Amino acid sequence: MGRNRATLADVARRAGLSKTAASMVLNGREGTRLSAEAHQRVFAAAEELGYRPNLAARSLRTRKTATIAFVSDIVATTRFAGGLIRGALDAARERDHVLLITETQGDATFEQYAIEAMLDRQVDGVIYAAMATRRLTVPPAILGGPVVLLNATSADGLPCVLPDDDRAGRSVAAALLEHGHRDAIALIGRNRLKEDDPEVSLAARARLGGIQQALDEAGVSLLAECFCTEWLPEHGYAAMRGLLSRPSRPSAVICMNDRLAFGAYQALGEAGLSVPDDISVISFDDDPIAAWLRPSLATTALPHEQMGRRAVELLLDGGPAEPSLVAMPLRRRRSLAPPAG
Amino acid sequence: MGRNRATLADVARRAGLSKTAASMVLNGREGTRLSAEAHQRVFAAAEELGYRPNLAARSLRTRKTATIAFVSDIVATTRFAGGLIRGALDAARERDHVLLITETQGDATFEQYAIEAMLDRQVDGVIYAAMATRRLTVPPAILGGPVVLLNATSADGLPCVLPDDDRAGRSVAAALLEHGHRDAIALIGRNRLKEDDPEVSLAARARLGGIQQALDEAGVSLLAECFCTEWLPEHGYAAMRGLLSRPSRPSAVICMNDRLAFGAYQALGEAGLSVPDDISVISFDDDPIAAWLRPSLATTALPHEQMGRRAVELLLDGGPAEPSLVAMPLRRRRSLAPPAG
DNA sequence: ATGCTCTGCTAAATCAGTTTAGCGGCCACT
DNA sequence: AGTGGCCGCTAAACTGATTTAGCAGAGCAT
Repeated sequence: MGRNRATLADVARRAGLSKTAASMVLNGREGTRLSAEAHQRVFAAAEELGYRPNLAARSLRTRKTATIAFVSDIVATTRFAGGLIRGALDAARERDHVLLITETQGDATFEQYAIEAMLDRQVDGVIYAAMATRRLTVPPAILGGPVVLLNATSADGLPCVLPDDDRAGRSVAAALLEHGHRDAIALIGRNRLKEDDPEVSLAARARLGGIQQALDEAGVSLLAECFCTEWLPEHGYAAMRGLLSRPSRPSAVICMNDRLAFGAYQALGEAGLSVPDDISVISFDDDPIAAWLRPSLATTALPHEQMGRRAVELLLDGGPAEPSLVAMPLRRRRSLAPPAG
Repeated sequence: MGRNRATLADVARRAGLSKTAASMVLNGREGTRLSAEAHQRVFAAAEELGYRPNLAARSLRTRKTATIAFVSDIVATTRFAGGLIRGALDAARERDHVLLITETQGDATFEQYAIEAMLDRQVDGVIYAAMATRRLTVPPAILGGPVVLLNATSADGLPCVLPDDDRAGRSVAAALLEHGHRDAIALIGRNRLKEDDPEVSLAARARLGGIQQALDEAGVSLLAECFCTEWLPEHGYAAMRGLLSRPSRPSAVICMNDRLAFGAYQALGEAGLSVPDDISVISFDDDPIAAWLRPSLATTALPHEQMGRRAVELLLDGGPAEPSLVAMPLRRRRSLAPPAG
């Protein structure tokens, strides 16, 4: 890989100058007294030789590698990770940096390995990402340098990037209110564990809080709340069946994520009910599936790309110490309509 | 990041030996005549100081970085990428390597940038991955070192890893035949562009070929074939509606991927038909959605993890020159049943 | 003539490893 | 006695960059 590359010494020789001069010129150092002609010669030589600096050599001296570690529990390989990585990749490229990606799979041994591998390679900083928005404990080994938490917080008060789930909750509720739903709104996806343990989830509590606040302000209370052990389609399906077996049918349902909503759609389809004519549905995440459903599912998008981007910006450019909340845009789609009758 | 790390010189000093000796011992060099006691002292010193070699320094001399570039067109950030990256990550870790990930987004400028960034960092090899299984042209710049194509082939005869779509096609057809379907099998997802242009897709042609071969051998021919401009749910939906409007209804449908099948399910649901009682459905990819559908969708899994793993193995350990085909396991699920009547 | 500053540039040290060449001591053999 | 080889180890070169310290020459003032 990359044999026969021209070195700085080659450039200097061709320009008839010293390595020092060549280095100064190519790095655009101010305050040097090298002549305009020397600059010309160095640039020309570098150009002709197709010179590119050896970053290993440079970083040996400067202790900068222009490399960022992206360490995640498991996020890197799930569908949710794509946007995070893409955003981070874009922002990194704009700053001439590159991403070294590892995954711990929640395994302490792997985590240890991943972190050592990163430190051995002298990364300039670490982005520590979690699949589920949650609070976590950062391994002390990485605290020696800049760290940004992505989709996570910690007790250490480290800079972090989170989706604004609270506001998303409010906008989801507001969207239903706008359509005239008031007294027959049900909620699918309550979950004590997710709501109460920040190490499991921060999203559940924030979404719920946002929803309730918006409803309270409108003087509305929920018709029903379904608890789900997980937020998977089968649980949404079961919850919706439960709702439909009750005497009073909801006019609208909020699902805590799109997978629950998918399951809810399945139950509605089987029951011969129509979305949105019989029941409106709205949800969270904007999983690709939301746009594929018939009718397409209104939801609030997890702004993964933005979040990834923000994490890199925070890491390299610095920023305010408080948690960086990224807005979750509401995707208005066909699953919303005014209540029947 | 990583300040105050002990250096080899520190270890040597503490062991009362030279850097040379320390280096030899820690690298387990054979044929050195250092005493057992010297070994002990070096190991002890390294242990006590928590010594970890500076890889930048090492690679400056050895021109090995224990780093692999993972360059993809766009794969790294899609749901399909997860497995590829995870498999690669696992195999890399087992070999004490790490992955530098970049994405070209199909943009020549980005690709140029990505490749230079990799070469500047002296990666030991490049995995060049494509989102869609296809033939592509490898940028000459990376041909200076080891390259493995992942989910792609090229005209250069480079080592490559591909899913075995042909065999998957045969096993899909075989599964339907096993269930007794013969004269009423329809196919959704024919697409001339994908089938004829290897730079667009290799999968379409291979899957189709496998299906037809298996059917031919059984003396069966397709009841109908639906062409789709894309392989998205809406196209599967439209195709299935088309099929249902024909005089003779198929007893089984093969979809060229799970997203088409998802659309087909939607059309069947609306038509009040049941899977698998009225129509069996089988497909390709094993998208997560396949298991979430009701009834769960039989499909052949794209072995992403295996493929990613294989790519790293090929790159670091070498292997046969011919394309490395990875089996696509059949997932038997509830969408299959014998034809009605 | 001497000292001083400024200009334009370079030698050499440095980063932290690996690798080559070889040193001094001891033994055995001729 | 001379010398060749082995043993156990080390000095120094080397990788390719950055950075510090400083040199030679010109111009100017004293």
